[in-house]
Amino acid sequence: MQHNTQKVDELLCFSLYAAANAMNRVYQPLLENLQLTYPQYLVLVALWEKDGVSVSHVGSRIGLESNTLTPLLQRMEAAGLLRRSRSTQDERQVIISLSAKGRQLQKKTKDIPSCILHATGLSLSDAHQLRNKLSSLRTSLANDRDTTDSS
Amino acid sequence: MQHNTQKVDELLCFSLYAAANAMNRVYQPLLENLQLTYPQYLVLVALWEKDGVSVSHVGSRIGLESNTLTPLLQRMEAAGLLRRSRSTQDERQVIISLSAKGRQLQKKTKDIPSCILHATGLSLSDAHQLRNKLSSLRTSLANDRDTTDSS
DNA sequence: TGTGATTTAATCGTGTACGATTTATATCAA
DNA sequence: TTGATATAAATCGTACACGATTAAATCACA
Repeated sequence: MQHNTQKVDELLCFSLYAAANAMNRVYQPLLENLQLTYPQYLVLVALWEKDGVSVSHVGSRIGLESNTLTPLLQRMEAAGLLRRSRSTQDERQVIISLSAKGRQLQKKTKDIPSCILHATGLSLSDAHQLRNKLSSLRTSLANDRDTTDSS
Repeated sequence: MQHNTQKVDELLCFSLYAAANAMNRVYQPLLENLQLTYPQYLVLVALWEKDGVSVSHVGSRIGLESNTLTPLLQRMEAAGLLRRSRSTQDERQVIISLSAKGRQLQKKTKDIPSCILHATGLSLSDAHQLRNKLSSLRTSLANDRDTTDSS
């Protein structure tokens, strides 16, 4: 087993990129009858956990900014899943609130977690360990970007 | 620490999705002066390893199909990085060959691996372990999809 | 040897992602 | 109070991703 630096870049980025795309492809058929895309599902999961929050709050949860989230949330509003309204305290912010339809969708997703766990081929504790590693990787990568930027 | 199934889905998919996006954002400034996007860089890395292969061969390496690869490769051809030509043995296949420019680009990427490793905050051996886990995750997810499809 | 099934790319429409910029609102300092 | 700065979303243009479909070449096999 070679541990040269050259290959780490290539293989870590390949595997992360390919695994994320593969995960998307597993979710897609599970979300199809709910008329949801994978990022839209992530937004709903975040809102089921905490509702009535700003666009940037949703964004910090799933790692997206308004340039991606705004059109995504507009599509979800058009689908009747949520409402978007300016905050009265701070009119710069747009508050995202689940509709009854958006809230009810949670029930219909109850079988998804076990499907996904099965698809990963991981044990519950291995999945948790991997999640922790990926969370800390995300943090490191985001911090590196903050440190390196030319502001 | 709860190990309930409900949260695995949410947190594994969140962390994988967010980490992959974060990785993309770290690569982007490193590739900017080379006029490359992150997926284009992955294609080049695959070609540096093995050149003169079909579209689907490149696709199997990075986990994409022709619907995504064809326009991507067309842009890279327009940028003078590679050539696309029908195989004479099997005219269904399009063979991708690096140009001199595409080959020379490899030298200019030599510092990227160490930048990425630094950004991950991981040791070399931790990075390798994570790569192995993600590779096997990708395999499991892809196999699950093959098994589940309604053909 | 022909013909139906399979394989390989390409095409098309929709929905992300992202950097750069813009607009509106809020905050802070002199 | 006002002007300078900061913050929150939105907008815009480019480039992925993907399911579904199409077109052309090859294969299988009766």
